[in-house]
Amino acid sequence: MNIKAADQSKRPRRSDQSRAAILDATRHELIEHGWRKFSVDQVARQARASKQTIYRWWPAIANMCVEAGLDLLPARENKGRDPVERIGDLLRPIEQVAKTSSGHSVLRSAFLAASDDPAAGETFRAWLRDEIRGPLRMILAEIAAKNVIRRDFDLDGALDIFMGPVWSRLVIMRAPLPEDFSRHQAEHLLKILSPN
Amino acid sequence: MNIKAADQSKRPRRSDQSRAAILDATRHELIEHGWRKFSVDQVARQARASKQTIYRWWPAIANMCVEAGLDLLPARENKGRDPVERIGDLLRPIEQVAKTSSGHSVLRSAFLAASDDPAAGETFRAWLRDEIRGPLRMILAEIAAKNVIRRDFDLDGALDIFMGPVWSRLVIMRAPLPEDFSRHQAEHLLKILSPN
Amino acid sequence: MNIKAADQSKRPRRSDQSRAAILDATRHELIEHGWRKFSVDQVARQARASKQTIYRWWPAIANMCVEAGLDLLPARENKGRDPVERIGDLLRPIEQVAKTSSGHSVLRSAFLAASDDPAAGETFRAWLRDEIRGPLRMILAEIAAKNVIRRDFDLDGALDIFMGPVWSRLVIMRAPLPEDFSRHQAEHLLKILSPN
Amino acid sequence: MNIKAADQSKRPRRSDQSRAAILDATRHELIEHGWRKFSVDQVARQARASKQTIYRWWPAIANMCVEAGLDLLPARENKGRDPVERIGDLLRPIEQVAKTSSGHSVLRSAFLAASDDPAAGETFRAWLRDEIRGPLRMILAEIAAKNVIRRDFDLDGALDIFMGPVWSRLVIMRAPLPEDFSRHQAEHLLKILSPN
DNA sequence: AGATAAACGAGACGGTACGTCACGTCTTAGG
DNA sequence: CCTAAGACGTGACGTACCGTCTCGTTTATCT
Repeated sequence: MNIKAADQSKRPRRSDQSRAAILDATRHELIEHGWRKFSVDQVARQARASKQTIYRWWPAIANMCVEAGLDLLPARENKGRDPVERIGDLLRPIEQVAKTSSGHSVLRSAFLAASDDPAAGETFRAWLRDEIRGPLRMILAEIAAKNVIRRDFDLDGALDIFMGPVWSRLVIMRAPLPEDFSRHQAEHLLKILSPN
Repeated sequence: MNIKAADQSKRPRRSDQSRAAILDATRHELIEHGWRKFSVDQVARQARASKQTIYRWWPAIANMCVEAGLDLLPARENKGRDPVERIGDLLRPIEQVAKTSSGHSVLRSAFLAASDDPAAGETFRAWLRDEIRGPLRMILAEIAAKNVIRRDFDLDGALDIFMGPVWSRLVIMRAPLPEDFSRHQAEHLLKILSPN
Repeated sequence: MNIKAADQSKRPRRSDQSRAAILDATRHELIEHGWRKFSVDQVARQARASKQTIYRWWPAIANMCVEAGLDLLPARENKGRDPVERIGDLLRPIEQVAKTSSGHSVLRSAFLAASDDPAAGETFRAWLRDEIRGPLRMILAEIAAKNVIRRDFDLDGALDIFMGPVWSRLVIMRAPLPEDFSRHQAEHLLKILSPN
Repeated sequence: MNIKAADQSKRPRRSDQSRAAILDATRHELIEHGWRKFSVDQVARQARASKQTIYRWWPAIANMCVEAGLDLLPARENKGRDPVERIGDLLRPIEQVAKTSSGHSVLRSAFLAASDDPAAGETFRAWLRDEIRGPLRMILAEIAAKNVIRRDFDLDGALDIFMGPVWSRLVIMRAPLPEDFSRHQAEHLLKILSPN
C-alpha cells in the first residue's frame, strides 16, 4: 500500500483508469465491428475518453488493438514436465481465451490488425518472439541435445508448423480450436521434427 | 474464377472492361494501402469507373478484394504422379503468385478481407472447398485405401496442418514462402498422417 | 420559324400516352419533393417511361415542369362585360387551380422552376405574354381611350401591380389566395391607374 | 442579422471565420448555379470548410441560403419623416442590394430557397415579420388613426400589394427594379388604402 | 403484307453530389 | 501536466441522381 507512493508522487502521469477503459472499449469495438470498420470515435465515446488521450499513448490504432488482444492472454505456466507438455503449454493461453466467442473474436481481430499494419506488426512480433519463439527454441534445443529430434531443425519452419493451425482455425476459418489442440500441436511438431 | 458466357445473350449487360479495370485498381489499392485503409473512392477513381458500378456487381467490398486476389491464381495443374507431388500441386498456384512482392501483398490482403468480413468469407471458403479441401480429400482417401496413411484421418485437421504454414508465412508473418514450400508441406502432412 | 408543322405529317411520332404519363408524374413529383429535390429518375420510374423519352422531348427539366404546371390551367373565358370583370378574368384560371392544395403546389413549383432556370423562363414568359400581358394591354388601352385611366400608363408597372400579389401569396408566402382575389386585383389595378 | 458575441465565453465555440467563408461561398454558388443546382460540396470546397461544419450549424441548406441573402441587406434607416417616405424606407435595403447584378441574383435565389423549402421559409418569414410586416403595421396604424387611410385595412392584403411587385420583378421576371421603386410602392399602397 | 425507321422501356455506365461518419489535429476548461 | 469535450479540415462511406449510351421491342407508315 505505502510502497508505490514513492515514485508516483511526481507528476500526473498516465491514467490507468483511462487505459483500462480504452482497452475494454477497443475489445468491444473489435468484437462488434471487426478490424476494417473499427472506429476510434466509437472507442472514445464508449470509454468516455478523449481521442487525444488515445492518440497520445498509442503510436497507431493497430498497436492499440494488438495490445487489447494480447492483454487478454493469461500468463504462461511453466511447470517442468515432459517436452510435449511444455511445448503444449505455449499455446494454452491462446487456447483458453479462444474458447469464448468474444475472446476468439478479439484475438482474431488483433492478429488481423497486426497483419494489416506493418508498424503494429512489431508489437505482435515482439510478443511472438518472447512468448512463443524464444521458449520454443529453448525447449527444442534441449530435446535436440537428447537426440529426440534432429539437431539441425529450422526454427522458423518449426514455428510455421506449430502456429500455422492456430492461424488457420482462429484467423482464417473463424472456427473454434478443436479439443486438446495444444497437446496435438506439440505432438505433431515433434513428429515432424523426429530424426528417423 | 471464370464467369460463364452462356447467358450473356439476355438483358443485364455487364461491362467486362469495367470489371477488369476495377479488379486491377483493387489489387493496386490493396498493395498500396492494405485492407483497413482500402478506399473504394480511390478504386473508382483509378479504374475510371462509377462507384455505383462497383456496388452493383459486388455484394460487399471484401468480396471484391477476395475476387481480385483469387483471380491472380493460375489454374491448378493435375498431372497424375505420386501422391506427394499431387498434394504439393494444390499449393503451387499460391506459391507461384506469392513469389512476387505484389502478388504476396494482394493475396495477404485478400485473405485478410475474407477473415475480417464474415460475408466475404463465403467467397473465400467456396474457393478453399473447391480448390484445396475437395481435391485434398480425394487424394487422401485414395492413399488411405492403400494404407499409406491412417484410414480415420480428420480432414479438417489435415487442412489445418497443410494450409496453416501458408497463413503463417503469407498472412501473419508477411514473409516469403521458403524454397520448395509446396513439396515440404505435402511431406509434412503425410508424415503426420502416417499410421505408425 | 415554324418548321415543325410541316414535318409533323412525316415520321417522328410522339407518344401522347407517354407525354401525359410523364407530365402527371412530374406534377406528382413537384408536389411531393418540390423543385430542388425534383428527380427525373423518379418521374421516369413513376411514369413507366424511359429517361431517354424525357430528354428527347424537353430541352430541360425546368421546361417540363413549367409545362406541367401551365397545362393545369383551364382556358381563359372571354365574355364581354365591364372592364373590371374582363381584367379579373385573366387571373381566374390561376385562382381556380390554386384553390386545391395540389394545384397550388404544382403552380408554385412550376413558377419556381421558371425563375431558377433562365432557359425555362422563356416558356413561362411566353405564357405570361400571351395569356396575361397581351390581353391586359388590350383592355387597358381600350379603357384608357375612354379616359377611365391615365393614357400614359406603364404596362410593365401595371403588370407588377396586377400579378405581384399572385406571386406573393402563391409562391412566396405559400398561402391560399383570398376570397374574390381576381376581382380585387382588377379593382386595385384600376385604382392605381386612375387619372385623378 | 447579427449574432451576438456575448455567450461565446461558454463551450460550443463556433468559428466565425468559417461561418463568413461559408456564407461568402454560398452567395457565390447561388450566383453561379442558382438554387436547384446549388452544390454543398462546391461551397465546402470553395470555403475550405468541412461539410460537417455546414450541416452542424444550419438545419437545412435552404436556411443557409436565406441567411446568406438576408445578410447582404444593410440595416434599415428610421428617420422620422412623412408616412410615404417611412413606408418606402422598408424597401430601400432590398432596392439597394438589387441594384447590383450579383446582389439581385443572390436575393432571388435566397427567396427561391425560402419558397421551395417549407422549413427554411420560417427563417424568411421571421425576417419578413420583423423587418417589413411589423414596421408596416405600426406606420399604417398611425396614419389610420389620422384617417389618412381606412381604419379597417387588411394588413396581409396590404403586404401583398406592397411586396408583390418586389417578388414580381426580382424573383419572377429576373428584371431590375425600376427607378424610385420604393417611393412608388409606398404611394401605390396608400392610394389603394385611401378611404374615399 | 412486309419492310423500315423512329420512338419506346429498360437499365448500365462515368460522373457528381448527397448527408453521415471517421480520422487525426487542435483549442478550451477543469482537476 | 493530463484529461474530457468537441469543433475543425479532410476525405471516405454507400446511395441517389444526372445525362448519355446501348440494347431489343413495339408501332405506324411507306413501300
